[in-house]
Amino acid sequence: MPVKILVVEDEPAVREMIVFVLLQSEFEVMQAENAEQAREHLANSPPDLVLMDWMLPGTSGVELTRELKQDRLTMDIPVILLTARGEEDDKVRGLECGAEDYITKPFSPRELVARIKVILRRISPHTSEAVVTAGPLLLDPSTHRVSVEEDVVDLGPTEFRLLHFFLTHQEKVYSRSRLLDKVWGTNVYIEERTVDVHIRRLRKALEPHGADGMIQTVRGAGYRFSELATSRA
Amino acid sequence: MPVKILVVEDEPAVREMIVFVLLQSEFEVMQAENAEQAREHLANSPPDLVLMDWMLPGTSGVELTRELKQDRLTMDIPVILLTARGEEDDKVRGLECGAEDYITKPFSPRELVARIKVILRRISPHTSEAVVTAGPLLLDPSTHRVSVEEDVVDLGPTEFRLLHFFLTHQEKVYSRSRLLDKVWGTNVYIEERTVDVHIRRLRKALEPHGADGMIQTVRGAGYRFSELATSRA
DNA sequence: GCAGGGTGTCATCAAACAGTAACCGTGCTG
DNA sequence: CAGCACGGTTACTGTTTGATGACACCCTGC
Repeated sequence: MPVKILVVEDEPAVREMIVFVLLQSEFEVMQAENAEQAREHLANSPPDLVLMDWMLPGTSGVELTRELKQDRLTMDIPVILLTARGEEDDKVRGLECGAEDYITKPFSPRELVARIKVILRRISPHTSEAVVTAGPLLLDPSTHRVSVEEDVVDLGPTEFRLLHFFLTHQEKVYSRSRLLDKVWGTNVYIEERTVDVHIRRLRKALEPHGADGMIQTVRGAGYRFSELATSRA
Repeated sequence: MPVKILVVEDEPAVREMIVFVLLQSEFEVMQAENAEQAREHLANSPPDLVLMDWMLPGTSGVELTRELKQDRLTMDIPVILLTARGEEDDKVRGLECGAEDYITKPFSPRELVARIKVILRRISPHTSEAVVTAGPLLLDPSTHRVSVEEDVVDLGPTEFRLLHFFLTHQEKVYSRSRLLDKVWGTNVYIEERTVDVHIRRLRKALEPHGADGMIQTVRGAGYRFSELATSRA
């Protein structure tokens, strides 16, 4: 699922730079150059996060942020304030009005994206923190660890996400396509065969713990994760 | 089910290259060199996806895209915009007008096909997910599993589809040719005797669970699936 | 900037599967 | 009772699909 970000910034050059950076990082972007337009976007299709300039013609960014934080519908949308000044008490005032974070211009694209990701991670239960299990298998997102009865299983990031997906979607069959969508993310252009390879790697990693076999091949359909051992073994 | 793609591109060389690539990938292709022709195709035989050049003589690709997205009949057809320029705000404008994706020329055949597949994958409807049953028999499309009172029945893809068809069309008699149409798909020319073989395989798979016999032979007519046990057993 | 792990792709190998044909059995019909 | 029509059964073969190992690239962290 693509993350939607609303950029509220009146200076076209700055706005476009930001938009460029965000698109580069695969975010979906909406733009507004004043509070008016911002409200419209917020009403029509609420974003996952708002990048808000401190100074805006008319209603200022700080005011708008406060406004958002008072509305039940928008209060949960994180806001990052952008400001040209670097004074500390601005920061305090910024965060006081309810913004989640505060970035001083000029900032590097890296920093911007990094902060956005931190916020999103903190807010969204995207990678839900709940421990998930299946039989002897245990996956803990918060510690990013997988184990089978005390034995730690070593997985790469992709295998981890794949297994996490399977654990949270047991029994159901998923085609390679669907898995690419769900585990790799939409808008990723990858060969379907690559899924095979990662399934292979995951099975290999689980094998020494006797937990492979939970990942089942459904010929002509895709893969399925099941706590039940296969009958066809 | 062949996927139909409409290519709207005025430059013949580019268009032909694209068409070639698409045909290579087993797509069905329609061509238009301007908005006029494109509208015609869209009206006569709506494609599954449109590849649209950004710049077109007369009505531009962006305009045409916007037009499509406003028409109830065509709004669900995904559009991929092609452009020679690599400017990012083009991308934004492109996506803003409702296009599903945006590719900058020059692009590799791989990328083109990959993106098309991603889009199609996102759109494509899921096959019916409803669980169907008959007596002790249970078939779940989402898990792609068949069971008879907790016993898992192991079926190949074709037997699975055959059984699924029978379960959703119980009691009625279907001739071999009808079954070929319904289960194998139209426009497939296969010996009718092949149906016999698959009926056999299906019965064999159901036999150990005592569920064969639900598939009944109607001499001179075809086969029928019935929950009632045969009297001739 | 270099090393190493992690990923995506490819070529090859193996297994499952589907379609065909040939043969067998049964019951109907002349 | 012989012949025929129809379906059942099985063995064979080519095709399709998945598994696997190897490789090249790209980050990342040092």
